[in-house]
Amino acid sequence: MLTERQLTILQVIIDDFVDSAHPIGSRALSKKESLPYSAATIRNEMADLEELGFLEKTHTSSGRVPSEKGYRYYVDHLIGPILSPSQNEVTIIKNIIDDGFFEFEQIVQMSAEVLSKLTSYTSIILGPEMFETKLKQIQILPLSAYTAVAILVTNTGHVEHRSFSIPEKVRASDLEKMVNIMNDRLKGVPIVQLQEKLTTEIAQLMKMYIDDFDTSFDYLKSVFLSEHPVKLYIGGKSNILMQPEFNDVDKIRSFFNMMEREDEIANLLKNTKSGIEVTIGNENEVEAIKNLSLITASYHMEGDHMGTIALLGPTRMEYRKVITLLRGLSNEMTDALYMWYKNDDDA
Amino acid sequence: MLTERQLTILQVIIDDFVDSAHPIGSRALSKKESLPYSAATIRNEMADLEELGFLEKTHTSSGRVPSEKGYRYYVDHLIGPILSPSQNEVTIIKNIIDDGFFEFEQIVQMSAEVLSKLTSYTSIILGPEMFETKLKQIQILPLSAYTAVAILVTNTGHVEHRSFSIPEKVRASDLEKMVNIMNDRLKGVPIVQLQEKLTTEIAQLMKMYIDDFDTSFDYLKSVFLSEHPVKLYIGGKSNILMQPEFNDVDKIRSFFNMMEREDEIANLLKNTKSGIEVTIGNENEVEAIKNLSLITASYHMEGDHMGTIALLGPTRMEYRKVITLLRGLSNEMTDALYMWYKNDDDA
DNA sequence: ATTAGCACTCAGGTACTTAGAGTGCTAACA
DNA sequence: TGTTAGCACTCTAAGTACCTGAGTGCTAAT
Repeated sequence: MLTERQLTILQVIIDDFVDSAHPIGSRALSKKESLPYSAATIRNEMADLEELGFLEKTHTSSGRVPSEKGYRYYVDHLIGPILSPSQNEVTIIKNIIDDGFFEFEQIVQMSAEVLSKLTSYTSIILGPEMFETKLKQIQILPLSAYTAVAILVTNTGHVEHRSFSIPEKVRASDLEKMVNIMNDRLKGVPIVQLQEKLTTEIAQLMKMYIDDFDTSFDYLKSVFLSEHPVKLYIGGKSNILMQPEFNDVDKIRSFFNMMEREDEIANLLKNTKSGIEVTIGNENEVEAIKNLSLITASYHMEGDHMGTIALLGPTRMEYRKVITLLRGLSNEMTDALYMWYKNDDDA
Repeated sequence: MLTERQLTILQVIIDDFVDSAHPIGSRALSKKESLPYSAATIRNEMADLEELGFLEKTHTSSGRVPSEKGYRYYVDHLIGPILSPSQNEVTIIKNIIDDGFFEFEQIVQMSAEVLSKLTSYTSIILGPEMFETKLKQIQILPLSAYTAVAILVTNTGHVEHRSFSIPEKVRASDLEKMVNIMNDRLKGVPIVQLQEKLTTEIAQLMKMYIDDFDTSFDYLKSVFLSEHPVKLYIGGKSNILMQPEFNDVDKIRSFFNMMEREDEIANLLKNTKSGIEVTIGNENEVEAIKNLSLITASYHMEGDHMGTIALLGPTRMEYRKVITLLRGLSNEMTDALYMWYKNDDDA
């Protein structure tokens, strides 16, 4: 369908436009070595490519600009098999991760930062979700007569904590008993099953030991089972201001408004399949980013999907570089997770 | 020095400009009820006020705009004694704080958010610092053969944690011993003194019990004493985009660049005296905010300075409202801290 | 002391012009 | 038949000129 020459032209146009952000004309193209044809010839080809929907004009006599279909074709066919993880960047990534002290949250945060710095787009990292993480320990530590802090540790070294004031009705001693029972019975249980196990099996058991069971138990539940919202790490919201497409105050405003609706973004990333996904412009379902592109990659733990890393930028995006980078990072993260947490047999 | 009428004029100009962001002319002023004079009269007064440095023109034939000196005078003398904490807002603030579950971090985060929403400026909250917080418990929890998580809890319910991999050289049993000793000896010790006590007294003691002391100890130190950076919570970086002074892409860029240098901002807030401070435009020492105003208020715990809350906005700022709000919030926070943590006698 | 009147200034909008980049189409060429 | 040169045409971006309205400063009259 597309001739060899048309492919080359499309490729060159995209590469050039991604770099310069300026529409490109036939004359300029004819000067490139890879296109030893006259401007007129190229004009004809460009007209065809436009008719086929791969190119667009910004106005009747402007140069051409890739259309979303063009980018799509580029990503699917022209991007080449050259997806070896890049040089210098790998070192940077490795440095973040092999820090000796690993704190997954920190790593994620830093990765988001770095990812954005390397690309000048906005990076978004979701997770890690707690699907497969297991309870390691629960602890309640009294702080004063009426306050205490509850601490929950998972096998991945994740620590949730929550301070609360103890209502009059609830006896500290009862709480303590409960915690003991929970530690006894719930160690090694996947976090996602906590709620279920707690309300069924364990509740039975506890009733036997504890006086004013109902009050205390309700309270305990609210302390430990308040949703653990999946965390979203956003890096370089403002790096994207470097992009020339954000040369308009209104665009900036609406971008930042969008970024503030974190739940929406989280949903966006939740529904990704494993592997790398590229969504270009209007392919996105969310209205607010229909003029942007989103590249997502997931990272795993022993086969289970743990979270998603993504980059959000203008449709005029360095797809190749971004895909390379995301792939590299998600692999590193998957490896790191495996390394750290593989021996989680004992609970 | 300033006549009654001049004061009125200055006040009206500032109030109007703060509201509209447009330079104001003599004709418009003469229409206000509080100024039953002709435009010409007012023109003369304005000329005088300009000569005295309280007003400025944006160009030769424009209306007047308050100068920084004008704002300063307004804040110092014209703002009135009417600083009763405002109505509806107090409820909002109280709702955040009296949540039953208190997590100081969360509260601070939410306060920052709300503060910004109520004002459309950017809010910055520093702290709480750990000056007066005391160690409650230290714990090391092994996760796998070679990894563990260290958890440190303060009397304010603050939880620091850190995952790390255990080097070959260090024996798990030694670490455990050390932790025991530390818990024994360091409970109730102010966090800031931890490092000192640890390296002197406690180190002596440990040497007696532990074989390969030096390695283990160095390691431990690096786990527990890595700086606990003072945390900075920023709310509504993008709310400020509503302000008409940010109608220029470059201004937005430089604002966001500035906001990314968190350490600089933290320093800015650290050096505040207690009480409320207003710094207008060039009064600020930091170059990047010389065209903005910063209002800071500190909150306390039993007399000790714990942290600072601040609002950053254009010099054309609703000083009265902001001061009211900050005062209200800082009081609430101080009260809350007192309520929660007053009985911290036992450690 | 206050005000009316007037000449003057300037930002911001509208209209017009021009230069340059680019296109589409036709006709000539290999 | 595919390629190219040439030309008329289009449209943006930048520059220039002009006008209006809001505002000032100053002077003279009240």
